[in-house]
Amino acid sequence: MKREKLRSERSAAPTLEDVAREAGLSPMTVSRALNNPAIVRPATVARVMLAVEKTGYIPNMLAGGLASRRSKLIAVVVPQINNNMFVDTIQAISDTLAQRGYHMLLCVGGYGSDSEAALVATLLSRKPDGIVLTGIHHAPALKKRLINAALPVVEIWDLTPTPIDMLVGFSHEKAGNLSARFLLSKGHRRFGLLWTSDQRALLRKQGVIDILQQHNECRFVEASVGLPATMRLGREGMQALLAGNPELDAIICSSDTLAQGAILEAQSQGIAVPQQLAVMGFGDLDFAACHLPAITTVAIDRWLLGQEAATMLANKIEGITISDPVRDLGFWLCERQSA
Amino acid sequence: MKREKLRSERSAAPTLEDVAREAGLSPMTVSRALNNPAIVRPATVARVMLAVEKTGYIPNMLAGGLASRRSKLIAVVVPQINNNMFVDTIQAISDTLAQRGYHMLLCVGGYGSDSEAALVATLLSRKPDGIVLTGIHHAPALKKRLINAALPVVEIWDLTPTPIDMLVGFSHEKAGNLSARFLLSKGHRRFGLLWTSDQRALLRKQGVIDILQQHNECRFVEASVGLPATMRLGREGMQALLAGNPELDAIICSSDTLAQGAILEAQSQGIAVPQQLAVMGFGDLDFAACHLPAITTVAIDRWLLGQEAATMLANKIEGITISDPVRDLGFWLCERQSA
DNA sequence: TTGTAAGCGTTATCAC
DNA sequence: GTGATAACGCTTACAA
Repeated sequence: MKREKLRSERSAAPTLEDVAREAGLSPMTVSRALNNPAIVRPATVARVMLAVEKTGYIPNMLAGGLASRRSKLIAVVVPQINNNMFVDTIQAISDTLAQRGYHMLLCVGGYGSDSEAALVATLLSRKPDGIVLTGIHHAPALKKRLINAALPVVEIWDLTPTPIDMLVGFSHEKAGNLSARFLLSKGHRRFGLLWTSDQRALLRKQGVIDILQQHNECRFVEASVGLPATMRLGREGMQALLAGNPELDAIICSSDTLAQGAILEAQSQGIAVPQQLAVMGFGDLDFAACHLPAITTVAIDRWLLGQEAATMLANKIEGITISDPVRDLGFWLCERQSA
Repeated sequence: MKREKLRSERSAAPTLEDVAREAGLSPMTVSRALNNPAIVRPATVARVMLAVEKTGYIPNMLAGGLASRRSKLIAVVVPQINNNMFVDTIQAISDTLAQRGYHMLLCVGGYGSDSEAALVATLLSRKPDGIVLTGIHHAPALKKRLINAALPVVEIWDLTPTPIDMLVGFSHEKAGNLSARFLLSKGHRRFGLLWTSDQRALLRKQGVIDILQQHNECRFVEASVGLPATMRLGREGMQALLAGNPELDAIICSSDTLAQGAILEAQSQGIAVPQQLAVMGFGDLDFAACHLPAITTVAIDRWLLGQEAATMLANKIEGITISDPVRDLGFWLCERQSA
């Protein structure tokens, strides 16, 4: 009686109880029919569906999540989204998650690990069923909190034998090694490194430098640009590199975006790529293959990365055994025209 | 007694009650100290903070949202995110929302309005405090549902005098008009339209065509490419256009990405841009200004769009008066080198 | 197969 | 300024 009064007073989002009344069943049966129809008599399910239709019922997952301790929510933390590198991965996560009945809470956290910790704390208050973190460097307090909460975690875009929980990524150092070896094998010896300063990019740079330093006749200079890496920054950085170092014969960039800018800057200065100067990128972004000259780069499967991350998470949440909690997706060289 | 047993049995996410016990206060006082410290004695607030620290308490917003009917959650529906056009807007929304204490539930819905309706239905079950929808064309059932739920809605990236609730965007037709007028004023008469097929792009195309058809001496041909628009598609589409139509003197593209592809294809065929062929894009994506030649395009403030959308939504939710529920952000021509 | 009772962790509301 | 009580809308656990 009292409840019915309340219901009509509010503008009425119908509840399970309304549906139950409409169907002449108990709320619990309606709940079952909706969440686990297999254990309800088909005729009853049909009656429920009819009542749902009639009332325009939409479940309240705040209530459902509170009661069941399963929110069907996955938190995703990335440093940036206006960065072609991450976007495909995010979309893959979103797609895969949607297929499995989860929603994605997306947080753009920047590159600071302090801010990340604060951010994740607010995210945890949503009681997500799992969380995706970019990179493997996180504030110790954050790690502890996650482990404490026994929350399924996937770290992405990086590699370590000791993830918080699960991981899917690749070795940035080795990707850097590959780029350096490739250019060395092509006979280049005077390198310019055009680089942004995010953690993973710096790992790749280290990978490059490690190889270059093994060659005595080999020299390199660096130019660093800010975040996010844009084509403009690529041009500017290239300008800086070329200004003081006319002897350069190869440029390695931390991303294809920078490489594109570098190539354009070279062209605008009348320097032929790759004849006079080789330029190499990273990421195999969609424009790399059809640029002029096509950009030689190192590719990774960004989409698969997101798909795997989401799948691992959903599996773990649902108690499906995960064959290997650390997935190394690797990378491969795309030799094209620019180097 | 019974409760305390339960608490220790589980792996213990501490609750308000645990904090209250620690602080020697009632849960209600702790809740107040956390959500509205102004009405609690400062000394009490301090005690609460200490207890929060000690217990490692993280609020449960599922419970909070259920009780208060405010989820502090905003649902955002976009057709794509691996599309440079939307990404800045999404990041702006995310940033602005975060500053105001909201989280973003991001859903990638594709371009179908049926799937959008289904998707929004699942989103509504999260009881978001507001929702951002891309475009103004939505399934009637969806519109009804939203109006029924009395949910604050912002439609973005489009313009109409009759939004569901609020809107921030610009007129695609008029943007199309502008492009066409500009190229006509430059003396071009033989146009190629290189276009994707999403709704908003088609509006811009119509805007172009409307102007072109007012000129008797003016002719145009079209090439359409799929979604998402990539540089590769730009090159392919351009190839198709050039193949059958050597007389073209200007190409208008539905986006800068396509324009970039078009320019490259022209260059690779030895056609000088803009001397032999003018190419114009749309969006003023970050590479447009520093491309070679720099791409002439129509710019809109994608970041502001997101910021405004988020701000309007947060204001409406918090009862702050909104001066104008329909914000036309306009657009402007960026005359550069390619046309 | 269906129903009943008791929470889930918070906040609104009304006392004190 | 602080506390007790009753929701919020759903699901778990158990009974029928």
